[in-house]
Amino acid sequence: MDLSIGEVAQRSGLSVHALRFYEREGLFANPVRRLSNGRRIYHEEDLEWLAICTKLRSSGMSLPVIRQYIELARQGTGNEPERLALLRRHQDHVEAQIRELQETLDVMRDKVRIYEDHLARGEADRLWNPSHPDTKQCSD
Amino acid sequence: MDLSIGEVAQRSGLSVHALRFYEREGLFANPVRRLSNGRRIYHEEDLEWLAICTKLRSSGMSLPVIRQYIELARQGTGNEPERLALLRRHQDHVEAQIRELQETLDVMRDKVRIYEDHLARGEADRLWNPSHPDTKQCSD
DNA sequence: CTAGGTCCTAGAGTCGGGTCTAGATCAACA
DNA sequence: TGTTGATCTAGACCCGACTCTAGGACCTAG
Repeated sequence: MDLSIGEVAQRSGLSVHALRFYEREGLFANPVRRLSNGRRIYHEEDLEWLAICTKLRSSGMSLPVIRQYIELARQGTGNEPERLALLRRHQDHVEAQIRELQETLDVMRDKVRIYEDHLARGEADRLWNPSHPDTKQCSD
Repeated sequence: MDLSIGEVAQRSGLSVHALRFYEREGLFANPVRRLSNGRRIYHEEDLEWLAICTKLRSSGMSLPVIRQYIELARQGTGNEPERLALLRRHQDHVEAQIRELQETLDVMRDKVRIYEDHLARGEADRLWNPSHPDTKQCSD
């Protein structure tokens, strides 16, 4: 049931380097144990945590904030309201990102549609061109 | 109708430094003109482009790709299919980001709900704690 | 016994996207 | 007239998050 750093790298999608780096940065929920020869050993639960951790990262939680979260968890009982607040803040943040991306997407769809229309009608040459100030940017 | 770099900075939300940097990087749709004394002058359409540009950036389009896009537009007629392809690729990318964030959000909502429940019941001390291997990580 | 593969540490390097500094110019106001 | 404030350039610096290197240890297979 013990996993080497290489196996964890493969299964988590993180590089061996990144795993060591995360450890230095205090991003592991439980301290990484070692074999007598100094090699790291991991377990399934480390993979579970890394999966969560990766989600937090890719949704924009910085390494310091992740560290703060696991430090709270490590301290044990008593700080649950802080952990909850931290999670809620990130949740808000993720929701805001989604709204912003959705907005961008609307703009993009408009642009794509305009291009498609004009190309379909062979009017491509009437699209916006920076060197023709009379064309409108809204169809660039 | 002419705008100084300071005004553009204020209205676009970008710093004057960033505006000069973007110019060096070739990210302006039309080349930035100068007053006889060397100062840059901008116009409303630059602000419009910057608004789009900022959306592209914040949705993850890299500066090189933005440059590629405006270079295509600058070349004028003939490459509309490429521009369209570039936009579509980014659109796909944005859609993927939204899906991923949505997934993260689902996980976060679960976690938040679990914390709320447990706190409400005063069972906070039974939540996952890395030093108690018998607690489950799914409620960390 | 040795060659290959995995692992270790400390620390340097990279990359994207800015941000800041130094030293100069210029316009407007008191 | 002289100070303030905005601007200019070239280039140095910063930050986050890795990524890689050098130099060494250890294990297993041939």
